[in-house]
Amino acid sequence: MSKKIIPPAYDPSQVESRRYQFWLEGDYFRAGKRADRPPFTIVIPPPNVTGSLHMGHALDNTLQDVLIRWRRMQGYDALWLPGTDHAGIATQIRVEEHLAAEGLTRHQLGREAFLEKVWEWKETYHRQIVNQLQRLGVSCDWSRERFTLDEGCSRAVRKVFVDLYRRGLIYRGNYMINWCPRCNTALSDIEVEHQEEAGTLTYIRYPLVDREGEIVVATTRPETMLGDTAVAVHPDDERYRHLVGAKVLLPLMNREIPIIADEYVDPEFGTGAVKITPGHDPNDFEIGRRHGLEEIQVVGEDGLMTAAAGPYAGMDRLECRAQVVADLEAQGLIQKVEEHQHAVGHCQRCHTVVEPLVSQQWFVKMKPLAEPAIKAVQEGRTVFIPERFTRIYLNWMENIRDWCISRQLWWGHRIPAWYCSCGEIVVDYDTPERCPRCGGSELVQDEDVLDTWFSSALWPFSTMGWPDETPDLKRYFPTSVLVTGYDIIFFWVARMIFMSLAFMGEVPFRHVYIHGLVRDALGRKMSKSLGNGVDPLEVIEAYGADTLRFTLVTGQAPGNDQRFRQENVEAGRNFANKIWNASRFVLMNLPEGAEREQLILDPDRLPEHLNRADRWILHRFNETVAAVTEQLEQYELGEAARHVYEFLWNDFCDWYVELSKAYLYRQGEEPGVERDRNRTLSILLFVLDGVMRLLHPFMPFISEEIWQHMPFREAPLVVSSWPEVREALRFPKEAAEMARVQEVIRVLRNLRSQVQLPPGRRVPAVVRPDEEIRACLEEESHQISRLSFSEPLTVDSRAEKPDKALTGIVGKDIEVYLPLAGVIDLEKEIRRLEKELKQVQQDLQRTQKKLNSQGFLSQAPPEVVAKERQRQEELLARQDKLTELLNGLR
RNA sequence: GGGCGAAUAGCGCAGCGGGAGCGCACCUGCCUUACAAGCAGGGGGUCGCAGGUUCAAAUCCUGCUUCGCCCACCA
Repeated sequence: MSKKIIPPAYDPSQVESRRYQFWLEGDYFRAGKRADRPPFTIVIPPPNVTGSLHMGHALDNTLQDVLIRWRRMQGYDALWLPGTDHAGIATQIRVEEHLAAEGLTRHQLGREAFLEKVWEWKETYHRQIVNQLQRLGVSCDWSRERFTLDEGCSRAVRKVFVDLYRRGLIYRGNYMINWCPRCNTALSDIEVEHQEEAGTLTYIRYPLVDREGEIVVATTRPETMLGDTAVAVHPDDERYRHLVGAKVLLPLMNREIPIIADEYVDPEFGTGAVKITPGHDPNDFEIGRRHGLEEIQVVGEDGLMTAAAGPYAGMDRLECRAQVVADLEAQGLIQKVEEHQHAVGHCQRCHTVVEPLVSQQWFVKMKPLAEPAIKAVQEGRTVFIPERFTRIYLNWMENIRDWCISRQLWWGHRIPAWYCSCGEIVVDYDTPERCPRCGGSELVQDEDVLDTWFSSALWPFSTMGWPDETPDLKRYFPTSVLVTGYDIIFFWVARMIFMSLAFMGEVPFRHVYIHGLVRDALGRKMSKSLGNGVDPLEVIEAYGADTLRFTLVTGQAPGNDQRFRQENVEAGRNFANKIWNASRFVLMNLPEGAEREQLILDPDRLPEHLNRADRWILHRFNETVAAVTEQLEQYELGEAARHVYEFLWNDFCDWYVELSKAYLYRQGEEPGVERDRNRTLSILLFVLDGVMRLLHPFMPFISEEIWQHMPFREAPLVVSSWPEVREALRFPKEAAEMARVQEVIRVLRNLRSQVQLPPGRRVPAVVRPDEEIRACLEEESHQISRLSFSEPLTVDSRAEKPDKALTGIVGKDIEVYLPLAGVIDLEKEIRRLEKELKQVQQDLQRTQKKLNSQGFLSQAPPEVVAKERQRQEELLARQDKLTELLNGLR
């Protein structure tokens, strides 16, 4: 391969689709091929088929792909099970909006025709989502793909519903629920978003019946007074005790309602008397049930006032509020109106203000399900990462309330309950033929569907074939890790845990890896209304999927939000290009034909003639393997990626590749040149090979592409092995020595730049090392010379300092001189050395203070004390040298 | 009302008990035959404030300030 074939700028568009096709054709993502290996399983958080994927999905799926590719390379039987979610309300809203554009409603179409439309929608977006995921490079096992509304998942849903019903954990009844008048459906508690809003507290006079006086109540929602059926006071409240049992005349409605006593009332708030509207307030509802009060529904499901609101019937909720206040005012029944901050519930999907009302719905009884789910996490059977989310989960579970699961929608799992005219309710897996009580065949199925999260809750096992006892279920359940955002811990994570425990007797996953949100460059949430969303596909088209992945992973710390910034993407792009060019360098220098075989390096049988730089890079590589593997195990994916980045760019490119040129480009006049060349190439290849493996989970396309150009590869990179830490690659002595060589080079470069010598200009230099390090520097003198453009370079322990020279000190035992009689500004040189001396003396002071402290000497670990002593020694040496130099100059 | 997170270089972030790091931006010099999407060098930080624990604190504890988030049935 020559330079002509591989262009110097990496072009992902030439690589990515071809490489993904290659993986698919090789069937490398399919799990189950290695029955002898332990399984490692991830089940995808199924994206909603409402639309296209956003940056949060890109992050979520990148993280999963990193983990699954890494484990696959480690030899696990890795299964990443993909799928999508029907997303009940969200999808139905989108399709209804779509219909509205054509002037149609779902009711005009009818249930069946509407559902056909939604299925078409689903097909379209499903295709789009799969395409987007594949563009991102995800290594899902597509042969196992599922959908929450497919046949198998539906069977699981019915099974769970019926079994919970039979265990008494699902019930139907009239209770206070959250109603969205816009979506026309009941919602669960967590689908209601509370927002603090500036409202008012209106004080209304309720005249007493049969006696003089009044009782004043305060409310944030005056319109609900039309449905009041009592006024409540605290039983111990002296002000009102004598009124308990009396009646007031409800203004506007002229209905007599009782004054009752209930512990719930806070005497400190407002007037200490509360109007009770059991039909439209959760607390009032409870009080009403305790006292047997009538529940009057004055706000209808459409958000308009009902007939029960008398003269206000048909008015909008908010209009009615204003009218009621005006009418009360006219009658002199408003005592005052205060400003008041309070939380108002909004529909999660459409942000309409939610109306609490009493309605007949299906519920899951939560306490018995929550208990084992609490215990499982407390016992660490499922572990949250980061750990702090454990408390958030537990706190929610411990205070959980029953879950309203019926939705007045069409898109979803129809509730498996049938009603007979005789009043019997049949709950069963399959459509019943006849009523078991009266034998009638006129059974009508419940019109409603289930909360979309009900099916999501079963996802880890429904996707594996449950309720059948499939081989997949046996092998891959429970899964290894769930990767998801903190925003759906309650909606999804918690529910999977209790459903799995209830039906599988086991937690659904060992680890939950929680990540944060991807925000815009200014830290705002990406949203459609703000129009600040960045489309992952656009980034992929402009920069490549590897770049996007790398940007997202390195920007990420567990559980924390990140900002998505253009500059970071460019940094990722630059890195991809760097990788590409480093690889080009190595591959361009390879010999053709049989000679290549000689370049294979067996890490367990290293050649004896490796030089210092070779051993150093092997040592650094080995350290990097250890660090990256460790970080991945800790779910520190960002740190792991950064380690690969640093090793590849700083150690490999900036140093080893540069050092290697001494052997690659040398002319063949000396003996041993060929041997040097081949040894260097074998190391370059070995490290490149290893670093592509480390890189692959993060940047799968470019690494696989380069891999395919490597002369001897075991298999496609996607299914090759993860590098192991090897004792044979440890060379601490050479690594430390090499660090000294690098320091010398840096100091020389630094001195040159002080006087603005162009980097390529060759000038003489002298290195004067102490005896212990002399041999090393002599051996590396040709490299020091090359990399610092010092010519000639003298390494001599007894060298005299030239008269006029720039001087540098490396550690405690090396001095370097740049004799530059013509360019030296003596004053400047003195100032520079004085500044350095000052710094050394400051450091020395601190070190000596520590070493003079009895506490430090006796309490600190010996190695820390030793290190401090060493530091002191070095600083003292440097101080002496600097003083001496300065004296010479002055 | 409870809880959580963040506060570190101009900007974005990592580090979370033993001498402050990364990327971008900035300054200087370089087209040195892998890469100018690059190379070499450099400047820049009392690690939000105040206490405490410790021989030793950016790192642990307490309080406070500012920003953000989550939960909550005081009308």
